[in-house]
Amino acid sequence: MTLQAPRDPIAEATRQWIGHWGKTPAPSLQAVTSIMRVQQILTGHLNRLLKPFGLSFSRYEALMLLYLSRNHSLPLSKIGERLQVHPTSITGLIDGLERLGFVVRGPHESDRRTTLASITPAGIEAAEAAAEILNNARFGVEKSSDEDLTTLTEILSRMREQAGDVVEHNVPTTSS
Amino acid sequence: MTLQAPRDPIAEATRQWIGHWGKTPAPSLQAVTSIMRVQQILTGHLNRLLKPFGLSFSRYEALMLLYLSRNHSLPLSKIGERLQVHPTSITGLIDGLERLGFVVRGPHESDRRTTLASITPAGIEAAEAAAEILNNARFGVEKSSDEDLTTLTEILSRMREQAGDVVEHNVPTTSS
DNA sequence: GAAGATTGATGAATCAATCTTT
DNA sequence: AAAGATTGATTCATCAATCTTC
Repeated sequence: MTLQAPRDPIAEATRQWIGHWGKTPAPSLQAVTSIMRVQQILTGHLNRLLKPFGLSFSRYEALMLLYLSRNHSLPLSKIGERLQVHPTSITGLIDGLERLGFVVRGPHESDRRTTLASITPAGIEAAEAAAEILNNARFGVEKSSDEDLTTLTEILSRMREQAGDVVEHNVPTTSS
Repeated sequence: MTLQAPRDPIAEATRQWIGHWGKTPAPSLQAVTSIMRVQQILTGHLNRLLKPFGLSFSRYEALMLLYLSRNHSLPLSKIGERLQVHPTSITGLIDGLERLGFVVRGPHESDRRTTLASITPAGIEAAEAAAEILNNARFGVEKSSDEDLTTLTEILSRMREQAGDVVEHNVPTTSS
């Protein structure tokens, strides 16, 4: 039985790597390619769910940040800090949200360098509707057990920490 | 003690979500945002490692596929299938590798629709050097334990499977 | 008609360089 | 000089539409 019609790309890559270099980095290779692939699948899924609103997952994250913020508005720099993306990306993200009428730009009271992004009534509506959709879909991982999800988060937190990302411990979960 | 200078974006998002909607989807929210963030960190890290060669991780994957293939050449469609990306992306990827002199396009023997990508001597050199770099860096996750990496791969495999991705079981690892 | 590849569009991420304000 | 934001360039992903070949 050498024939196996549909191939698992990750298994195949591992097999070939081992065939050439021995088994040296196989666990890391598999883990990394798995992360890349799952992220790709998840992003596609979430973007499909959000498409009716004109949102992507990135836009959703930015919009949600504004929705949950004290005055329904934040400096762009703050958004970049929280989303951990470059200032350039924030400019583009807010441009898109502004085009949709979900956000407006405004001046900061005291510091004329900073611009404030504020969520509009239409933005609030979209944020709530989109949140409900994603909530009901359990963010695209509804078929995974809570145990798997928790374990996953723990391992990935350790990775983030080791990469220099700021990580809090004892983060609230459903079970605590 | 309400002050905590550096914030963990994922913990913060979880906290705010719970504050507004109760604890409903917290495990999935955390898992998904963690995957997104780690993928982002990893991609940045790997791209930095590969930059001296003119490669990105995507280009590296395509180049590696050619390097490991029987005749050092593959139809573009085959590459897309193995990398699980759209034909358009393959066109762009091969364009970039061709510009670097690592790959050349050629005709297929029997089917004039398909174009063949073949790795060049320079491409082979780059592939081997890049593979050694990534190998030594354990693909950017050198600080994670093999146990964490294996568990991670298992959970992500289940996710891929549930998402309809082809998944083989009993994939070779260091310990089997 | 379907398969293989390309082109043109959009979205999102990065970097380097620039501009204003502090 | 440093902080905040923007513009322009590049890379990678997607989709829709097109073109050639099967």
